[in-house]
Amino acid sequence: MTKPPQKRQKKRPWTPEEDDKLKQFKTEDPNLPWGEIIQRAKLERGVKSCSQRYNNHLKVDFNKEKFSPQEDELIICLRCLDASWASIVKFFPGRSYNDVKNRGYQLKKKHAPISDCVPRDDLEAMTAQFASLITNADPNAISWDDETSDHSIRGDGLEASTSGSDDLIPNNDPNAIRSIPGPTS
DNA sequence: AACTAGTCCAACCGCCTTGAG
DNA sequence: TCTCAAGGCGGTTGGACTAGT
Repeated sequence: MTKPPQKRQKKRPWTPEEDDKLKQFKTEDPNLPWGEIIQRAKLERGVKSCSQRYNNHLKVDFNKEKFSPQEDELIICLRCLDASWASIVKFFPGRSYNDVKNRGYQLKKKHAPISDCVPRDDLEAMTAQFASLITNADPNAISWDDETSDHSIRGDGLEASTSGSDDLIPNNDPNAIRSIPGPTS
């Protein structure tokens, strides 16, 4: 039994009043479940809609400036290394998950994948270099786990491994940075 | 001025994981 | 162990805006 495709709801932009209520109730009691917040604030929204709105727009004062070339390059490199969006976002503390993800999809359209033509070691070096060029991004704060393909940010700074771990070790060789190939038409 | 194509961003959906009971 | 609800994540879509013709 296959579910019939559900018709997509028409987009309904959030009003400043809804934002205010959401922010107010969430700030008053951060542990309150979204369902409870929706009831108390009398919001005609779903749980997901509310949580996404809060996390992508209201949580903090997000940086809405354009992405710099360095930021773009970092996103490209991380995506080529199969880093999850959740991990990539941690390199951009002032930006929302949605912003980084949207930027990533834009760049995907513009750039050909470089993972096929650039060795993984080089990609990791490039990633560390780009990360170090971006304010607040700590090149030492990324680790690579080949077994899980998960690339996560470490909160404890660099502990360069000497025992065969595949952790990224920052490469100070300026030649490690190469230009990213443009789109192949 | 009017139309079209492209871009950007917010909102939505489905799948998956997690944790409580 | 199982079930279910909540929330996280990745991907997609709709609509506003802008540049080009």
